[in-house]
Amino acid sequence: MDQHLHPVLSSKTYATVILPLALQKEYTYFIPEFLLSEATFGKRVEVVFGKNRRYTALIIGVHENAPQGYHPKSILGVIDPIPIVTPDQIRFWRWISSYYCCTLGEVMNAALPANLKLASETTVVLSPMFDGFYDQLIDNEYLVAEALSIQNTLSIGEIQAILDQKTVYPIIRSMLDKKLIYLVEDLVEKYKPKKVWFARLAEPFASQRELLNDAFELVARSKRQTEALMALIQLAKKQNPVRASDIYQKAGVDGSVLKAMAKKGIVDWFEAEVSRIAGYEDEVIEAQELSAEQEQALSEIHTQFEDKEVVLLHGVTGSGKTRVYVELIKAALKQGEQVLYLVPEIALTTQLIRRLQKIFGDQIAVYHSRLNNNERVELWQAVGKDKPIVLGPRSAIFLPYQKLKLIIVDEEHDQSFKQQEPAPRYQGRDCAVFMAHMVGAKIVLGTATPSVETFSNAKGGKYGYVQMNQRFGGLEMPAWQVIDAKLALKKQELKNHFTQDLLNEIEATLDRNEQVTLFQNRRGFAPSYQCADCGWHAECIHCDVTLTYHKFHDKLKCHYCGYSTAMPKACPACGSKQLTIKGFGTEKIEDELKIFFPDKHIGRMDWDTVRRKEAHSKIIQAFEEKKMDILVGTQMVTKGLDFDNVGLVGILSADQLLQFPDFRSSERAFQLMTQVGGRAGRKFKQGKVMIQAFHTAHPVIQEVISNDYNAFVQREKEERKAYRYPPYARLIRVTLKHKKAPVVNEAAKLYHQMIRQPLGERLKGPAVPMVGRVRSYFLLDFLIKLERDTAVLNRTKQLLIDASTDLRQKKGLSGVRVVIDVDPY
DNA sequence: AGCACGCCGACT
DNA sequence: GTCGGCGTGCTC
Repeated sequence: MDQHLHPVLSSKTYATVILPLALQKEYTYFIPEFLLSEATFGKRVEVVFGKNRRYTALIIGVHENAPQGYHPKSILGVIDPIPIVTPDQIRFWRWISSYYCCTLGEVMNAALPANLKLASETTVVLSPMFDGFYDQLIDNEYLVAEALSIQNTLSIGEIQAILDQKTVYPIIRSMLDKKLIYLVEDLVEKYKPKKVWFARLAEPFASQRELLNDAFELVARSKRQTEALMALIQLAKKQNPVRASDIYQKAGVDGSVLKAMAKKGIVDWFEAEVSRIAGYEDEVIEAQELSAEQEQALSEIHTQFEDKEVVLLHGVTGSGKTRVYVELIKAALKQGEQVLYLVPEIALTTQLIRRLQKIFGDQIAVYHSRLNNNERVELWQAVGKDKPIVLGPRSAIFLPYQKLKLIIVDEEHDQSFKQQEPAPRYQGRDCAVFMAHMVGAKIVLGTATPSVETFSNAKGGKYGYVQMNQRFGGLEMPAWQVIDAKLALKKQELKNHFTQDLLNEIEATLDRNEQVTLFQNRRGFAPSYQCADCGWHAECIHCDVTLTYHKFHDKLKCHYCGYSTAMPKACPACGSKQLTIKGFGTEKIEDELKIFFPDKHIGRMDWDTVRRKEAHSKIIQAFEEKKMDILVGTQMVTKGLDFDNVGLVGILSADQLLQFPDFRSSERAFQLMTQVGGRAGRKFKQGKVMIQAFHTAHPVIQEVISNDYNAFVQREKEERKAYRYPPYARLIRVTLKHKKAPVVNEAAKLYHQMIRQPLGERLKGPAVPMVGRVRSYFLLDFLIKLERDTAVLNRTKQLLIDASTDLRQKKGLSGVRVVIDVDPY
């Protein structure tokens, strides 16, 4: 007998997921039959992890291999109708996780916008059975019950705050037992689309304009409705439907008026979803013509792309690299491809953003550091749906590109491409190179001062190399001058922090009606608070650093942890009242300038003045509009500023830049000085740059003033080769952290024992880093220098990870944190 | 990350 | 004695 029965699925289906936590492993959940069709790769699912807690996990694999040794829990539900990540992204995450020695969960945390990662919150609710008899409760239970009777629900965190103690579970437990409360686990979708009220003319008035008079008849009795109708008709010319709020504003009415008109059938009044990532609305203009050199560079890049994935565009400051990028982007857009434009710090690139928006209009999306979480989700979705250009900082590398074919890394040398804290400690530029390779895209690294690594890759033939040696528009390179501060000191010509020569030049520049920019590297030389009698100085209570004096708040602050305290009136060590402010930062420079140039407008740009939203662009604007004569700033003035009228740039103490005990200090100094100098005299005339230094003979200073990148890089490479630093070696830094010094010491000894043998000469440390204690944690560093050999690299990483795991299993050391930083900066 | 279990000191 | 602190280990 023939049977026609349904085929029976013999095996069960499981999903491998990532949880948004720093977990070493991936986890497997059972997919119940009713979710089989929905639960697919790249979607978020709701799962229970641990006792009760619910998380959104991300499916990165679906299979039928029944797990051994445990019973998987079921997926509770599928959140997304369509995948939110692509297989390419997961491949990319895996690579980051293995290259930078971190967990997939940590990569996912960095990659996904916060509102796409949900975790349940346990909330406590007062039981309806509770009769209000408080007398059977002990103190803490009473407090909780009382709070609940006022607030209805409390989170665990709120209970901790109410009771002022960490462990609240025993109390919750006992209240549960007494049936006073019950628990609710809620997984809330945090992303909410934005909705706005709109209005438009209702039919038949909308399509039959001749009937409009009738509409006015209908509202004739109400002055406010008449005005609203007129406003609507006028606004609708520009944009239809019209935002209700625009009508309110224009006609001075509110929702009740529109509601009444809707009732009469004159308008449609409705709520609709709108995008938070507003498009660009100004007019779009054509970019200016390419110069001959730009044209040349552009065609060379295209040629190099034929057999190279990466091209280094090495163009002097002011050569107009951006103009070349614009052409590359246009070419990619013509092919219907996506472009990623990476910049070091988005907050400092307002000028660039404006310029690109003028050319590309709303084809460009900006992944702004100040986007809120809802905006981030919308941008994520827009990129997934083919937004052609994305401009953003290193984290923009994680967006879900569909057909990324071109990546531009602007200011390739900039240190802020490297994430320091927390994991993943990734180098955005290097990740972009890998990403380009993975998806078959081309990538341009642009800069006036290439990092030594990138330059040697280009010279070694791994990357293409294209140069631009002229400034755009026939501008001359600035004239450099070094001023010997030591000599000035001898001749008694050093006034506070200024040499007479520099002051004279500032004055002359201002007299010519030109502006001045002064660069002061604050780090390590910020003003501190000292006792003149015993030498005591104010230190942070959490970190081993000197506190910095901030005049604006009249307080002492820690630059590492943000700790801030009032200034003591007397020295805590000896009781002396002779307390003085020592050292100098940008604030001090600003003050001194005010004495020398009392009638000039002096502005300051550093992290303190730029912190507030829009503050940065306001300072830039004020300077552009020449409302300021002198601008004093930190590194920030090197970034993305194009001023037309800067006759003089002053670098106040070049020595500080060169004195860092760090193999990259020369490179950084060269880059900084060249970049700051590049801000001088950009239109119509040659600008001047003055470097004030005590050690004027330093080779880097000589290389900067002769604009000789090649000489610099040659000397630098030799040094790095001799001392085995990148690009001739690879570095991994391991930092151990613990709140108790003896515990880290002990841990470091053990760790050293575990890795010493296989690493041998390659291992240095343990050693106390420059700042030995940060945020109440004592630190110890190991530095590992590896030859450039992938097998050795991978073996070493595994060794370090295994040693970290072993270390944490030792009694008393489980609280030690081990941070592995691959390619540290 | 959170939550449970188990070990130890300071209070009823 | 026990309550509540913290270190340790596990979560599919």
